[in-house]
Amino acid sequence: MGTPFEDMAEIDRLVHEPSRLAITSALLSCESADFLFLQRITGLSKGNLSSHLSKLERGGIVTVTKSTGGRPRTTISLTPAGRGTVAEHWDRLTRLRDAAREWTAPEE
Amino acid sequence: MGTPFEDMAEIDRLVHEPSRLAITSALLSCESADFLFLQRITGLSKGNLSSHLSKLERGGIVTVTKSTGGRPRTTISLTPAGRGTVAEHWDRLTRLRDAAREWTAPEE
DNA sequence: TCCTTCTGGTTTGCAATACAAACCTGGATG
DNA sequence: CATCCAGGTTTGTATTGCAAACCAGAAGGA
Repeated sequence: MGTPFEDMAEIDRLVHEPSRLAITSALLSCESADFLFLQRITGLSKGNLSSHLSKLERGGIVTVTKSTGGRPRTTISLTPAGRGTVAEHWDRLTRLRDAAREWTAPEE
Repeated sequence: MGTPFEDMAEIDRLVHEPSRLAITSALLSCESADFLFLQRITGLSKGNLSSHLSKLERGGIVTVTKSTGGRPRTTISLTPAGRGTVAEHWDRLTRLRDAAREWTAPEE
């Protein structure tokens, strides 16, 4: 029905945005990670990482838990739904790429 | 030497942005296309399409030529460099996905 | 001829980002 | 006990992405 290009244009920016794609893909490989570890492997600044995490949390993709007591420490992990969303996003990109390659203009 | 996640975070937004990914991928399948045809297959609004095209033109990804004389008509195509950039972008996404899958945390 | 409508786009206005830099806050350390 | 620093959060600002208003020229009718 729609072209693959229409589907591309509707890609969800929450996960697609480069910094967040990095964060969520890292978490997919890691089960869970703390703030500084995530910062190191993504190369993001603290502020930037913090705001992206808030956005992902509001979107239900990750959970952020702060350990109280002792040295403060923040642990981040994907929610089950988030894990699905991220995996599906990558699959979708692959499918769209293939669909675009095979697509040819409809004759009028 | 960096992690795949650092590389993801540095993805070029000019081509990566969903609407522009749709436009440029469509052009990759089409050689060249006129404005209205692009609008139909991407589902974008006129204004939106127009501004994305300007941005792609400034970035050297596409050329936009307006036929003067007769019915006004705008034809868009990828520059040679743009064609390379778009194809490379998709390859890069695929490579990053694979690299992320195989990545494991370095032990300290 | 003049008006009006349609095709084919561009410009404008505004809300939402993305990033960086300034700012907090509670433990560790001399 | 003062000061340092790890570990984040908030603030400020320039850039976006989008939609709606706008514009220009060709086609068609009275």
